[in-house]
Amino acid sequence: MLGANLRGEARPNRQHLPLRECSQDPLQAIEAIASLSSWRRSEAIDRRVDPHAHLYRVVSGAARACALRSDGRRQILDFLLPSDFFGFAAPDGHDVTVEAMVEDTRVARYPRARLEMLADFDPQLGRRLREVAFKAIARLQTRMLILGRMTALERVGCFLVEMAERSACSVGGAVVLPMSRYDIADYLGLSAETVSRCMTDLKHRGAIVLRGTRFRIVNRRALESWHDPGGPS
Amino acid sequence: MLGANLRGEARPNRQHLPLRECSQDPLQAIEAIASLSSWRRSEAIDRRVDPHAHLYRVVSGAARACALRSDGRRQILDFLLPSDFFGFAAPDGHDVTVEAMVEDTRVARYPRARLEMLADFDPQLGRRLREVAFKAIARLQTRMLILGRMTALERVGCFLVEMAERSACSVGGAVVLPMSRYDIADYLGLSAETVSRCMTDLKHRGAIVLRGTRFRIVNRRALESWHDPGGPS
DNA sequence: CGTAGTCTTGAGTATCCTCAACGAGGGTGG
DNA sequence: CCACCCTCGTTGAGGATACTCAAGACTACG
Repeated sequence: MLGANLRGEARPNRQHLPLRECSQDPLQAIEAIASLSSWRRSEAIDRRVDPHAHLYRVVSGAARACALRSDGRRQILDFLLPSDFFGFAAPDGHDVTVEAMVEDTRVARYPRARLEMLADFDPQLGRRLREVAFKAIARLQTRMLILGRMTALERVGCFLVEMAERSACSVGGAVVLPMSRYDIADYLGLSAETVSRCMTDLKHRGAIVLRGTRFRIVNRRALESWHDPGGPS
Repeated sequence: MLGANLRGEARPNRQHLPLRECSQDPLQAIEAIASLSSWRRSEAIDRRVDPHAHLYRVVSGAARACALRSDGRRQILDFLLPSDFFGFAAPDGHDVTVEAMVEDTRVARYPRARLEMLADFDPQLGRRLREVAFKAIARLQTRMLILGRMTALERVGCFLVEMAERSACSVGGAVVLPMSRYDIADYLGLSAETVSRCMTDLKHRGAIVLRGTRFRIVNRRALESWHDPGGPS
């Protein structure tokens, strides 16, 4: 299970292009079999998400995909924002729980079997589903670079850049983080205290402006290569 | 880009089931458009793999998918063994290089465009390609758990279990590691020295037998939960 | 038999974690 | 309206894990 961000892909405006159906995104065909549901903050969406039964998509709000271990350690596999898909697959031998992070998070549920049937008759839809999965793979690989070979400061910097890009509110640039420091910590493989320290550190360096749950990127180069003020070599 | 292991999936034996084509794995249809190539140890396969041009599959030998950074840090995204696919996607903003790890590693190359065309006319093939991608996602998520929230000893233990399962030589159980300690280190997000220390540690604990590049798992429970000799709680 | 690359082991250190205390909101109830 | 509680965020001190640097041992190969 894992999110695939679709923001930024060309999606024709339905109102202005009603004439030719083939110009629409084939993915819209799946809305016919969608069932919508709404969830409260901290609520588990469909308990343990079964990757064989449904594919999911966030409509509004935000969610986190968590893998919990018996000793209490938690890894957040992905943060899910509006238009992100999830429920493709689950790591072998581990349950994944998806929890809403904000009140009234709305989620669309697509039955797997019917989805595959639709794809059987619409090759374009089949292609789009593969594209979504491939994008998910690319994102996961980026995460692997972060978790494997980055310092705490770099991880937090990358995270802020990622959130700024995924949050559509590009104008002006004040981004709201819908998740707690603990969530960020479990996303980046750090402790919450370290996340907090890195945030204030980046603030003191003049890379970001931070006030509570809101932040704004001031100096993006300082975020991505903190150790070299002159920029990446 | 990333490997998806297909071992363990039901694949009918062609020699004994020649009658009904529908009983064969639809994936075999792609062999018609495959081009084979052979690579020497440490050679880069197709230089920088372009995920738009081809999909790849390891036929024999072994390879590593590396993401290199300008400051020298390296992350191995995946080890690729026979029957593994790779080249689905590449992490945003990073080049991925796939290098053969053993002499005469043979790789099949499938042109993307023709692959998608085949899938357009064979929905079963389209499904199978999605399945392969989903399996890749599941594997990547497992890796994320390892990189994010495991100690060095746990990482090495998980790695050995993974390699033992992926290497088909199940009988007796002596498994050959085709990669160096440095490769393992960059796969697990550790230093080569730490990998070495954990290996000898596991040997001293009686979890494995280790001689050079060969190892055998003696006590699997000790590998997966090293801190509790009585087994997982 | 020598060389080059890999593997192992040791010593010292840096990064990050743990434990702990304190402060800032936000909701609830008196 | 204010006190209270609870969660979350920040900051500090100390400690553990894993890294770096360095040297020596083993293996493969010429």
